[in-house]
Amino acid sequence: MAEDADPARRSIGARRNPDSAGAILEAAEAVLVEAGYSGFSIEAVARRARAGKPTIYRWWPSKAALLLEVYKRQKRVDIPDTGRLEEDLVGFLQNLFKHWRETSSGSIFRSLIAEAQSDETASAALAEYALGRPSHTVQIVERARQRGEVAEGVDSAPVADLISSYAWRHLLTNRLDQDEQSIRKAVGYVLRGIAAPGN
Amino acid sequence: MAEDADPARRSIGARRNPDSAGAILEAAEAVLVEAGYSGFSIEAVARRARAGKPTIYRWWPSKAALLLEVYKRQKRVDIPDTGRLEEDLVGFLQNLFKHWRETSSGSIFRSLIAEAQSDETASAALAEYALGRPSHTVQIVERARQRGEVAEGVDSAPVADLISSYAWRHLLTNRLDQDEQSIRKAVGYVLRGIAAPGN
DNA sequence: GGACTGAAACGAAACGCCCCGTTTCACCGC
DNA sequence: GCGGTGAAACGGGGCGTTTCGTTTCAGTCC
Repeated sequence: MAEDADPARRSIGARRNPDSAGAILEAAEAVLVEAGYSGFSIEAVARRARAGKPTIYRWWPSKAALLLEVYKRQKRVDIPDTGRLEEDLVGFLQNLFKHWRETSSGSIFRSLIAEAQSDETASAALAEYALGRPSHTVQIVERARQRGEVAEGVDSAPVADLISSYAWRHLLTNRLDQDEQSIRKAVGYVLRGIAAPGN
Repeated sequence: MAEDADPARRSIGARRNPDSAGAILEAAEAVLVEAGYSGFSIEAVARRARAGKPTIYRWWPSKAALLLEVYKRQKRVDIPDTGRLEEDLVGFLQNLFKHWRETSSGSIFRSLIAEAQSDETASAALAEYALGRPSHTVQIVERARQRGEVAEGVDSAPVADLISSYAWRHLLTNRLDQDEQSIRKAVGYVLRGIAAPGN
């Protein structure tokens, strides 16, 4: 009863058809993958899920809310732990790019960014995502700090900001096929700026 | 006749009413500023310009093409020249953020990025913009290289990529009000990674 | 435990509104 | 007249809502 506390979805009454919500989310993802963001419409999702539009609107207040929940259902990318900051960051970006290329996450995230430019809900969610709880990159840097790899006084936030900005832009400009050398070069420039004297 | 070689615009016949195209572009910009990307429609532009839709479609093949030309009409931001790389980069980002905040360029560019997620034309234009001829950032770095501020073997492209990725993401997540300290911190981390031994 | 009942969620269809991109048409200036 | 023009309307589609008749479940009474 106190379970399932997603604030985006309405919580009135118990769901009679528990499959419905799941089928809608799966249909939404399928439509997004097959038809792209331009083909992503509530009507298309309803058709595909063999559901009525009112059923969708009963639980998600808007197209953006549905898109957001589809995004949240995506599996997170792995954070490598090699014991060296450079390898962790390069590996993370490689994992992320591969994940975005090979699953639907990439197009879903792109869609979310696009939707955020015209929908306030999506914009707020995206900002919260970008600023919210420690990102993967912050975790990686903080772990390196504990190992003593990071110079005194270095702030993790701007570092994480730089790295994930790099990832966003490559996603948005179709450059997820970047080879390891390019990634390593960019990461390296940031890294040398924050390395502890010893390293 | 050989003038006005914008490939996006049709070149059939001479324009009878030169005011028309200008009025449409101005209306497009005004709509974009006042109603945002979500309110940007060909019909809205036509209404505002007191023009017919066919007139717009006669000169621009699609909504994206119109948006693109509005973007291209924007005044470019100034590139500072202080003689020090750090000041140039920090100043450039400050100028850029201010320019994006205080003119319509910011929302226009955001709209272009959003449009690129559903329109192939806009996507190609954006990729060309991101990868195309030397960006402002590359120019700044190259100038610093000639002054000997940049270490041997440092590639300008990834540096420029990092800096402008940072700018894009701050635009997309409504963080153009960043204070100088934050910008300086992020730029500094990259800079220390590329500085010549002497600096 | 089994049948009845009423509330709630359901799919389908249609609504009014808006936008897209196109076509038609009368107009007006060269 | 000819070519660009604005106005209007087209078919196609999506949005978010409403209506309608049906299904499904929870609670109740025996």
